[in-house]
Amino acid sequence: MQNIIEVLKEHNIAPSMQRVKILEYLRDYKTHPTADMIYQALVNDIPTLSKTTVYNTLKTFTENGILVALSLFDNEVRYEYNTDPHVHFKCMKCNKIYDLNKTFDLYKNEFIDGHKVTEHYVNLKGICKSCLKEGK
Amino acid sequence: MQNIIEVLKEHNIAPSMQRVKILEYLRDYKTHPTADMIYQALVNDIPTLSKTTVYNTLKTFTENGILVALSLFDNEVRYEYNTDPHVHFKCMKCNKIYDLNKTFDLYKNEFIDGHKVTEHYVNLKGICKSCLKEGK
DNA sequence: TTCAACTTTGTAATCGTTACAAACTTGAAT
DNA sequence: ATTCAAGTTTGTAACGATTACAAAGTTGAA
Ligand SMILES: [Mn+2]
Ligand SMILES: [Mn+2]
Ligand SMILES: [Zn+2]
Ligand SMILES: [Zn+2]
Repeated sequence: MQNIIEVLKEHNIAPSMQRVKILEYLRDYKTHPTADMIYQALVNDIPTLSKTTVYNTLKTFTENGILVALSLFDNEVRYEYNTDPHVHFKCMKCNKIYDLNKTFDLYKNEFIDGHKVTEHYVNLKGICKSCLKEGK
Repeated sequence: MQNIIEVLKEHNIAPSMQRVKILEYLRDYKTHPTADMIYQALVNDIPTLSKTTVYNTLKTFTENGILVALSLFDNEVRYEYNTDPHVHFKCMKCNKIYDLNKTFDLYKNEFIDGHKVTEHYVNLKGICKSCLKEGK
């Protein structure tokens, strides 16, 4: 488990309380939250927290490569700590996004029909394990 | 080339002028346009056209399975006529979305890690053929 | 202790989209 | 042909997510 303050210092980002809490949240809850989910999760802890701060902070972290912003499904931006490419699965019932242990190097840096491919995403949708159980 | 009016009648949708023009556009220009792109393309032809009509019409067509709404990249909704699953490629320079002649039946209706998969998307990004040529 | 640089905050603006109600169009019944 | 109800289009307002902006607060080096 990485030391959040060290991570920030390595990127020359001042480890303010808000920044540390936001990055800790992303590190500890690997749930691909939206900006609003992060705000809701932290505002009890930091009652003065502003949603603008969450957006500013996520932007800073993303620009510095600490986080990745993903637009995989349904026109929403999700953030995650880990940057290794992997397959995503979104449950249509509970809206959670899961990482799947599937890798793919499918098409990476290839030319297809003359187009140069530099990024590739495999996105799956369905009903997740725990919703299947509940639904009986 | 299908008769647009027939298509609408088969789905019990009154073939109003606006609806016919919008569907004709999607049939003839397979460019995965956004609602706004469709509006911009048609407003010269139909000066009274309202953006609300474009949205209403796209919703009707999508609900009736005539069109598919795709949220593949960058938080934008794109519409297309053809519904056979296929791979998409978005050019980061010109923002066009291309269909690729790659099929995949990867994971379809399988269970992965206990999750039931019902939809799957393969989305690629890069620089398209014609932008590569220009960039030369 | 001071002060400039940086960070956070609240408010307003923006963009894509939806809600809503008024105006218009259509076609079947008279 | 006229009427009228149902369906369609339109313009405006509302909405939610995000960004712009400027004021207020914080920090750390001189
Ligand atoms: Mn992930
Ligand atoms: Mn397509
Ligand atoms: Zn679920
Ligand atoms: Zn291009």
